[in-house]
Amino acid sequence: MASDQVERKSETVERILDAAKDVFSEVGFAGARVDEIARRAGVNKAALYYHIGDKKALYAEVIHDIIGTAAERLMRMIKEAKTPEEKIKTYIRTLAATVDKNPQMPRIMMREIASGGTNLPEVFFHDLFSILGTLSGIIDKGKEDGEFIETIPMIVHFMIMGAIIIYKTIVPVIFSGPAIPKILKGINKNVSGSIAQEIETLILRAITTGGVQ
Amino acid sequence: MASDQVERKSETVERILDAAKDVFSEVGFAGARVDEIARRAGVNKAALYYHIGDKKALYAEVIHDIIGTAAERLMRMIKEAKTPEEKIKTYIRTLAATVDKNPQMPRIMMREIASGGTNLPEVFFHDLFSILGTLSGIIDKGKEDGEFIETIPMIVHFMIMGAIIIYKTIVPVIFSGPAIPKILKGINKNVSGSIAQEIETLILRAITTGGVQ
Amino acid sequence: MASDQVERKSETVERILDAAKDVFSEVGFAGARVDEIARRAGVNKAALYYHIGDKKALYAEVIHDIIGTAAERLMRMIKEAKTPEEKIKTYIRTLAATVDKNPQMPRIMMREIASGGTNLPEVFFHDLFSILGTLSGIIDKGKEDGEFIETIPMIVHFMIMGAIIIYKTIVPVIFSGPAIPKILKGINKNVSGSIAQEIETLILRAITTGGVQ
Amino acid sequence: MASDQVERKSETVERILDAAKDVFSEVGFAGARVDEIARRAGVNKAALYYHIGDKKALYAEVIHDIIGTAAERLMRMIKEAKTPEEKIKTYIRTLAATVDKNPQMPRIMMREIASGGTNLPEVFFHDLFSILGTLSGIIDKGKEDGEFIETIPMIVHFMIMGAIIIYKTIVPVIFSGPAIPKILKGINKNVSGSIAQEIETLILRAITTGGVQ
DNA sequence: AATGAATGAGGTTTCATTCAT
DNA sequence: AATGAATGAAACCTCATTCAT
Repeated sequence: MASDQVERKSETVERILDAAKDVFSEVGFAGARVDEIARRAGVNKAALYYHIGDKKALYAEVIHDIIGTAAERLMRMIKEAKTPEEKIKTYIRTLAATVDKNPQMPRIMMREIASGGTNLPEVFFHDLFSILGTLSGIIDKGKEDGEFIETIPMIVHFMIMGAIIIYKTIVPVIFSGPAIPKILKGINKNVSGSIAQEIETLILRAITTGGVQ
Repeated sequence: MASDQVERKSETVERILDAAKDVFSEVGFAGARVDEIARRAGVNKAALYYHIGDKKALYAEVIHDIIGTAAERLMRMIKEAKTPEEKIKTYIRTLAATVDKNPQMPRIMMREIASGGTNLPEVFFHDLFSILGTLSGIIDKGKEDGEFIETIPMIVHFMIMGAIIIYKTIVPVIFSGPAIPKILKGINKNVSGSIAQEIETLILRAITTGGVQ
Repeated sequence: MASDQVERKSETVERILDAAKDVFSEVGFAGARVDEIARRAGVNKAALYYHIGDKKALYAEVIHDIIGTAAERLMRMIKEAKTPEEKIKTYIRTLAATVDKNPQMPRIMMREIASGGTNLPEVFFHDLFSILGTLSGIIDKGKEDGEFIETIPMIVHFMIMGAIIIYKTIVPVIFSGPAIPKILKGINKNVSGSIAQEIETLILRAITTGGVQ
Repeated sequence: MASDQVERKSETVERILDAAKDVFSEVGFAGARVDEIARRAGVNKAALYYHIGDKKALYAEVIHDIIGTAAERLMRMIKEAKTPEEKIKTYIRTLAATVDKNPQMPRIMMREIASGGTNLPEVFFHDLFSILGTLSGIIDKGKEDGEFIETIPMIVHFMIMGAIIIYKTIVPVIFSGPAIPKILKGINKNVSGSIAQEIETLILRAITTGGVQ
């Protein structure tokens, strides 16, 4: 729809936020230099303060941009899927795709989690609980249908999120690291591709009934 | 025993390192203040420089302390286990226990990974590859025995590590956060306890052959 | 009448000057923010520069507005009074009335004097000397007539001005302050009223020769 | 007594406070530059923050130093005087002497009054009320004895304080100003000398009942 | 081995002013 | 005549590090 983006952000603000996303994801909040963000955005430092505010406000904006849209999108997509199995797959695929589209997201989130989420907005926790709730519902439904086993949804969620986020952040590190060993063969850098599929397989195997165990 | 520490660190150095571990894990390298570390260690800032050196040296020391012991121990434990399944279980249990014993470890590692691992010592990558290699070996062996399916060891590793690390760091945040929802019922704060067991179950279900899929 | 203003200032300029008077009197030149003045005037900052010029020019305009009219009016009124005693009374009453009509004046003047009068225009000194000269003349005349004692006119002037200015600025502070003590009974906030009369009485008693009053 | 100064300030702190007194009195709080204060004190800017704190804390310290001692001393001296007349004289003389000893005091106080006393510590108002109370008592006592007339102590206080403070700040301005007129003959720059005496004479004449003087 | 004090370099933020429209 | 946006210069403050004792 045309009214998708109600308030169009000015191009300058857009550039500032993009630069900020990059810098914050690279070095974290404390390590980020306002100078550097302004330089990359191609604006004067004062313009940054004029448009957005201080460093904290800028960070909040970045977090909001990255987390807000992602979680919302995730919820929407899950709702559209029909069967529990389909929902789980959608969940993993959407998360992976979101990360692919927002490459700064996993780093920022890892640091945020490490910091105890001090800077995470309420909305993040709200969304996290929504997702956990939804996931819980999916698994419960699957269990009723005799499809899924009894498990702790939070752990499942962290396995998925952890695998995606860590994979996404650690692979570039490994590839730029010292000696790249042979174990790393057959790795596709695109998470939403084969990796998401692999995670899907593993998670579904883990929670689906049938067979032994 | 206490006397198996070859090089006895002075009590002052010990206090400094402990404080540094705490502070670095809480706020990261860039966010850490030398003043604060000295204050928590109960020593004068100059003493800190006298004993250890500058901030970077202090951080290197902390990283070394935290990483060094962990990976080595992990390897040792895995070797002692007999069957592939036993090895996987040991792997998960030992990792969880290590995190429990070094609560600052996951936070520091998350941030390090997010930062591109610039400050991670060679040994970290060496250990990571060792673990991945070992894990790969375990899975290969299991596959030969018809016990495990074909999979990507790195993904399995990240699922395990991700679940443990994120769980360990995020649970305190959630519990101190705003509204604690009902989804979080039946959660035991001790990772090495029930959580490790749940992860064991899930991972083994995921990679073990038999049944459908 | 309104039409005796020779050069009609545009309403915008008027609003800017009014806002500037308020802000400068509240926080002084260095403490004033051009942003704040523009905001209070309800105009864009650039418009302020367009109409008046930079901060210094704005301040000069304010000073001119406040000082210019006051001293002139004071001189005019004194000349109309007949006897020395009458002149002194007129002097005090007019000064008090002027302050009442220009409540920002005493604050701005106090700060200017404290700053060494760097920003005070020539005309201020000219007027001050005129007033001191006139006062001196009044007292000399009164002395010749045997009515007044020999004294230092400047001190008399400062006693009058000091009492009025300090009273006018400090009373609002005291009344908005913490504990308002009983000493402040019977105080009328309007300087030109009872206070001016009390000062008249005291000053005339101080400089009048002989008997009672 | 030896215990007069319990806590001896370090020489560095002393130098910083002295420089701050000068700068703040010259250009006010908003106009003062921390750089300049540090430069004049001959210390590094960081040392200033190390020893005292931020600009506001520094200003508070200066105010405390200047106001705190003055009012206390004033009260002490008045108590020692015997007759009401003697007390009034002491009051004026002590105030003048204090200003002579703290040449930055009048400027700082003028600006503070002009600012509505926002930065003045509680103690200032407490002291002001004490003084007004004492003055009130003196005048009441004098009135009972038939010596003084009925009057408003606050006005008397402001006449005295105003004359001294304005005189002290304005005289240097005038002398450095453009044309020094003949009216300013016979002026002694030392307030505590002839000027205090002149004020004494005038004030006593103003409030004393009956005959000549 | 330990400390209070000092410092230079650099970080964040503010502010008067101007530009393009 | 008026405005939103942009900017350079400078202000305040912090921090890792070192020095003298």
